[in-house]
Amino acid sequence: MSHVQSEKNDDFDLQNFLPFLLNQASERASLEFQSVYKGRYGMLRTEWRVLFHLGLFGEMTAKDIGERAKMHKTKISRAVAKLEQRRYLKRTRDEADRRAEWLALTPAGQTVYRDLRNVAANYDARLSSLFNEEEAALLRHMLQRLAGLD
Amino acid sequence: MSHVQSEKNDDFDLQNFLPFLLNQASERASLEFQSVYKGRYGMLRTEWRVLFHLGLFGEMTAKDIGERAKMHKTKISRAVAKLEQRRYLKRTRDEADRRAEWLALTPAGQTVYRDLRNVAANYDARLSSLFNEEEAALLRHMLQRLAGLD
DNA sequence: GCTTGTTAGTTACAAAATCAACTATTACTC
DNA sequence: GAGTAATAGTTGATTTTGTAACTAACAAGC
Repeated sequence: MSHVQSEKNDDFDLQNFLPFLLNQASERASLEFQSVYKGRYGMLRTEWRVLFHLGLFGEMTAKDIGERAKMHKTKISRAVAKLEQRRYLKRTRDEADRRAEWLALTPAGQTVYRDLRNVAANYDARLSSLFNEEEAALLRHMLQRLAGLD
Repeated sequence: MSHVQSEKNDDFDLQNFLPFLLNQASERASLEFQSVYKGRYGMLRTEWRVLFHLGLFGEMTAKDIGERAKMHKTKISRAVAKLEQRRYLKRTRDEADRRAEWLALTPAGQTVYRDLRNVAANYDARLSSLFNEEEAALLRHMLQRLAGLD
């Protein structure tokens, strides 16, 4: 095991740099949950996100999902194709505006969604339990501000 | 937040799901900062991370960096090659264990590091200013716990 | 109507991340 | 000390993402 030089060259503290901290926390949180949707259903993060949005909000267009999840349209296009291919969702052309299509989960997709939603809720509760109620609420609030969601 | 389960469009709240929130906040924070090291020096996130670790901690091996930054060794290997090619770092074989090599910034690399460190510090201050001192400290503390860094 | 501009979504190609296999060296075991 | 396992780091193949160009449909101005 090699030895890390411990004298600091300056006073900048990487362990407290917010983008770094956010990234580390985010990676860790995503990774653990990822193993569930990947292991159980062979899904990627993009596919899980699309599935969740449809499960939560019902019918949406790809554009709607992109705006909500801040995902690029090519990612969504590919995720939708994959989910359709696995018969988790169906597309319906919008007859009023034939460029757009409405996406909705099939019964099979809804089953998968409900399963993952439960895992997600439990996982979220586990993460939250690292803090007391007040702290957890404040954390969510601060993250929403940082994310520009408030 | 409601605790009542309903069947259709249920009460699971994606906007409050921690992995999602962490991801959104992290992406936003990284993206803005990325434009600096990418625009100014054409660096990738992996390269910036390696540079920062070396700037902060002085000489390290690739393995050390991997453990600190939780980056996979292939990412590091490629980032190191790129930084070396740009003459931002030099490698020195460890004569006691000839498998390992010590990495250190060149003067040119240190100049780049100092520039980016200043930008980073300013950016961090700007993010932190969204909250009061107490909140910001708590946020960092909570993120460290979530990241498993404490 | 026709031209021009915009939007929803897809596709092709390039860049990057991931995973597995590889080399070289050191450590362990008998 | 020979043989096997483990470790530092690299390389190549595959998968995923990002960027730009594309198709098809609508919209607005004239």
